[in-house]
Amino acid sequence: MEQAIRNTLKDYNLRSTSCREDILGTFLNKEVALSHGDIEDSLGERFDRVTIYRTLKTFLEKGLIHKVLDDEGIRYALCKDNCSEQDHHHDHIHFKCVECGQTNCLANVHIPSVQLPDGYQASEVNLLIQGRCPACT
Amino acid sequence: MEQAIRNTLKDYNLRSTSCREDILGTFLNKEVALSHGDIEDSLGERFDRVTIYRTLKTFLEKGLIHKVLDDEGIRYALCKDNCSEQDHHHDHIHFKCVECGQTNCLANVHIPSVQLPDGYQASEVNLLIQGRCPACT
DNA sequence: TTTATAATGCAACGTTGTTGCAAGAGATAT
DNA sequence: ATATCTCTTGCAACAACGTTGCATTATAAA
Ligand SMILES: [Mn+2]
Ligand SMILES: [Mn+2]
Ligand SMILES: [Zn+2]
Ligand SMILES: [Zn+2]
Repeated sequence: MEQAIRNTLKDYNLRSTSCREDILGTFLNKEVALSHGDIEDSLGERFDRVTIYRTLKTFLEKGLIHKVLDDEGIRYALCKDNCSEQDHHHDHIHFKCVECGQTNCLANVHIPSVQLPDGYQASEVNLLIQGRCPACT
Repeated sequence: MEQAIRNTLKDYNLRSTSCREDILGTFLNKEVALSHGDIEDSLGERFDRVTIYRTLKTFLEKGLIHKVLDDEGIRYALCKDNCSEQDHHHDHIHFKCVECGQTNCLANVHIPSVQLPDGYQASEVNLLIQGRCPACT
């Protein structure tokens, strides 16, 4: 596991540091979208706030994680389809449970294509559905 | 115009105050989604920051405006289909131009329905498409 | 082991958002 | 027009969130 994380970082051309290992590990453990604050809470005082910001930014740029839009701020989730710096591709929806507050990637639910009016060119699509998750119904 | 704004506020059971009139007027002028900061900039020093926050919150609750999710924060736009406190209903998409930065409601482009896995109950859907607007193509 | 380079912690700062409370303004009835 | 009730505002103080510059430390490769 530890080793798998290290390999992943290497695959993305990132040096292995304990902060990166722990943050990546956190994403792998909890399988929900996490905010900066969530990660900070989860890791305790072990790393500086700034380092967490920078790590998230780095992961984002390298294609290790992607943003998850939310009506109360931005969260992040692991990319599960081998994104890279050049090619971030996502066409799954995000579901936020209004009861338990968790936000997940529904990797199997694809975003339907949308017919835009003339002149609009789409490059990225984000779909958030809010409601109740199976555990809260 | 001034009078129309006053009437709208009355329709939504809101007292007419100059802050509310100005903010509502701002939404009517600029026809794009606005962030708290946009409004603050646009109104200058005339009102306290806190009052703007509270006004947006009130408008949101009463169904005068709705949130527009964005990858760099939350924006707000006028509800154009007579929403109320009880019934906020929106099924149009939002388009953000990566060139000029403007975010708009595309009222005529409806959000396609999505088939969720068993157990998920949807109550609200937000769809943001990013790309280039006609003016920036 | 040395070295080049990248990552981290810290300090300092700016922005964004929240709360309590006293003063002020809007609506309504008199 | 005035008094009264209630809602709204501004202010102050605070908390949360996010950014930058720089000296120190750690990683990876030679
Ligand atoms: Mn996702
Ligand atoms: Mn809209
Ligand atoms: Zn839930
Ligand atoms: Zn544009």
